[in-house]
Amino acid sequence: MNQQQIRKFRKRLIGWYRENRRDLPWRKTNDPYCIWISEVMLQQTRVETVVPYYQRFLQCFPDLPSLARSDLEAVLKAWEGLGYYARARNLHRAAGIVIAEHQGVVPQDPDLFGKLPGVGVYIRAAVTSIAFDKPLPAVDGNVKRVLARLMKIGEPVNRSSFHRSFTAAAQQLLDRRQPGTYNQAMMELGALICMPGQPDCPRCPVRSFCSAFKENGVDRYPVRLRSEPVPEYRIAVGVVCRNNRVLITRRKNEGLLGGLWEFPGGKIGPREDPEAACIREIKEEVNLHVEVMAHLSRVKHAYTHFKIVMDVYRCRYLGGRVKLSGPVDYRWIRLEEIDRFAFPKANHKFFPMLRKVGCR
DNA sequence: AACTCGGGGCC
DNA sequence: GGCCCAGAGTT
Repeated sequence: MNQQQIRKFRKRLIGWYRENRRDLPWRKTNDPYCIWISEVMLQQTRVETVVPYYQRFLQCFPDLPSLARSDLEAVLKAWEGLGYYARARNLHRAAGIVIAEHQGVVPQDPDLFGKLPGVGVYIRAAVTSIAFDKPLPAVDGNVKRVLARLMKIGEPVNRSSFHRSFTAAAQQLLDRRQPGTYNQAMMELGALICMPGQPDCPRCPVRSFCSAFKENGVDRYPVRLRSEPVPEYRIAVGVVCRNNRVLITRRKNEGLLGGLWEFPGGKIGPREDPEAACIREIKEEVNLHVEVMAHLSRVKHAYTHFKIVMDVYRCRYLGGRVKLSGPVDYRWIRLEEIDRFAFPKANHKFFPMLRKVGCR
């Protein structure tokens, strides 16, 4: 595309966007804090999933100072079920930094904003373009797919090493006079028209500019490398009952499900009996001696890089004093209190059965 | 440059 | 059961 075509392209795209954009909650505000929250939640997560979380989160933490003041526990509870919990931890940390080092005001300078934890290349571009009209191209999964078709870019979209080809194309098309609107228009096009599976080319406002469409080859783009098959692990988990209370432990703040609460347990060895593994894991993690009373539930769950089959056992406390090895905290709680803590989805899957059976 | 990090909705 | 989503941090 030459410069004149690029100008027409932007005009078509933005005209279409003004008429067809979805009425999303974060499009009703100019508050950089709110836009920031939305972009972090939308990372690797669909719009429909985010909407209720976004609204609840802003009720709990209506502005940046309220987020900075709150406990990480409360933030994780608001984030519970959304996944990628480092996003919540980084957001909470970033809010503290904005208070301490930026007088409580979200920095407009992309270089400063981009230094905050959890703010990478994409979120820096998205937030500063939408909230502050900074001319940076926001290149997410949607935009890469649109660009791959538009310019017939044959490099795989799911390899970070090829990210540069897409940002170069995006830089060239960006409307520097209204970068926020342009960026959202590209993403909206990817979400509503230029979808992954069956793009709706007949309704596409920019199909006359699309190289892949012209050659009848939209289905050949984007190119994507196949991902490895994921391993499956067997997990044994114990609900330890004592005096009408159950034992929960908190994971360390780093790594998988960092900061969340869970029922103690762990991997079952290659030829290990699941009940024995349950008893062993509880001994190793919290130093308690327990016996298995009954099998409570079997849960299947998929993570990004592996999947698990988890057997859950009701256990009876026999002896010992809690000494943590792995977990960083623990509580003996009544089942009625369980909703106060943030748990991973895999734990939630057996909660209904646990409530039914109780803990005695 | 490769690996880690959730969950859900759709096919 | 696999795909893919408004990606970032770590190593």
